[in-house]
Amino acid sequence: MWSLKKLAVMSKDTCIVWFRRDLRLHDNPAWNAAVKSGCEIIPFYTHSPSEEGKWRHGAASNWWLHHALQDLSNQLASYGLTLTLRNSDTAIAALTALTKEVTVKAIYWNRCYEEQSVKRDTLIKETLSNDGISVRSFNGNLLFDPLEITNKSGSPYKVFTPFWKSCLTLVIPRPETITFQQTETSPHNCLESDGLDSFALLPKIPWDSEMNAFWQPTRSGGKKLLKQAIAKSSDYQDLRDIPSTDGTSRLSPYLHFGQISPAEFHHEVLTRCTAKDHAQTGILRQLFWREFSAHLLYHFPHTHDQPLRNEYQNFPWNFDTDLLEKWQRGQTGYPIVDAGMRQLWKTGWMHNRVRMVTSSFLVKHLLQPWQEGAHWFWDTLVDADLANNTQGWQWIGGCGADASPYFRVFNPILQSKKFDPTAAYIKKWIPELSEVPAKLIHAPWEMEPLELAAAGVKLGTDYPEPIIGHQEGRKQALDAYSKFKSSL
DNA sequence: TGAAATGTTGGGGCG
DNA sequence: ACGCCCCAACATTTC
Repeated sequence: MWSLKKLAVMSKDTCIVWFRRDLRLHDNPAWNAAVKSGCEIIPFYTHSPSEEGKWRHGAASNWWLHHALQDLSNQLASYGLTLTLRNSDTAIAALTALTKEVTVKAIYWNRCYEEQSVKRDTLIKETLSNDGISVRSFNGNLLFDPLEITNKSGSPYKVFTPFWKSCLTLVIPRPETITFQQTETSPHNCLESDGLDSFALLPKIPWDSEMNAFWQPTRSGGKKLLKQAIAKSSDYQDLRDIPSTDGTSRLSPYLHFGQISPAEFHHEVLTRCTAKDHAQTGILRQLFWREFSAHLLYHFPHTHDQPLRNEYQNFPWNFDTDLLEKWQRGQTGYPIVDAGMRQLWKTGWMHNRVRMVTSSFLVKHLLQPWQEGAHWFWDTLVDADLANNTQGWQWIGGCGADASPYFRVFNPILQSKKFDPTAAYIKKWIPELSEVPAKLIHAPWEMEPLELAAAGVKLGTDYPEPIIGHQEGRKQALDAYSKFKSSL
């Protein structure tokens, strides 16, 4: 047997496909190029969390990553391939070790665009190239490379609409999927691989039961949601802001980990949506927001924790761990805010509309730095994505590109009445208010004692009093803003 | 991808 | 029939 394998090794070159955030075999440019090269393929993944610094994946993302890797490994197995997994302090250590074990002709990967990844990959490219290995990287994670989209003066767009229009003048890539079968004698079977469990991505205490019920973190789960999104696309504009419905696609984690590619998403929506109206541009608009965020972070890499608008460096936040913690735990006394924060905690996800309401509440009413909110979302979201997270929080903080001015303060009561009129969302996540009539639930502190009693709620015991009044919070935020503005 | 305050208008009730 | 007031509905501006 050994001689047979050796013969195979000798008769064919070997290449590595380094999987990172492109955990799919469909529309994967790096994978396609490797297949086309005719080499034997070593599918490879290295787990190097310490290299990710302060933006290493949180527990919820890790939970997703575990299942995505398991699923990718299963898909590869059906092609006769084994996903080689390695724990390593750094990716470069893992890759140089691997290329010492096996004679490798080439390595393929899809680019990540965060500053840290770019730096890491540049170094790896240099090192491996010097070892005589052909290094080829591809764009599989965005529709366009960030350098492709510039305004007339050659600089990056800072406003969404012109950015989007500019994208639409270009050819949007079509997905390409290549099926493949590797011979059983390929060398990858001999490689040492750490078990997926050794990555320790799953929670030690089993808090993930709701996650398991809510998500199918696999390629087929993503495909199912994509199909559903297309089927319900004509209702998208009506339902996308109603958090009690399944009006959004919920594809963000699949896009983050690359189980669904943006090109596939785009192509499927464009070719399969029967209604050729605003419904499809509505969904695709979100995909271009993702694109816009990634491009912004690429061009302004410091914005992951510093405001894009420099003058906001000195904004007078009122950092207070007690307030922050109450927000994190869903104990603010504002049902719509608390429902969102609890949904996030239980499912690793929050509806987009509620993300805006909760984050506005933290930044405006509570005057907490947006970076604190960004960190909490990062730690708890399964779709945590540095670019999207950064862009979202800077937008709400009024300090980012295309940002809502600081004085746009969401009214959590109005938002609640407008987007959760039946209170179905609130009641799902705040069971202690389940008997409260929908009309009253948006501001329980305004309820009469008799109404509270009838609903079996004792305010301050069963459900908290509001940690700040709306008018008070709004005024505080606007005062801070005007004071800050006059100090510039 | 606000909200609240302020301004304008027009229809209907009513003296 | 007329003018006056009220106020809802909408538009504009201000924060």
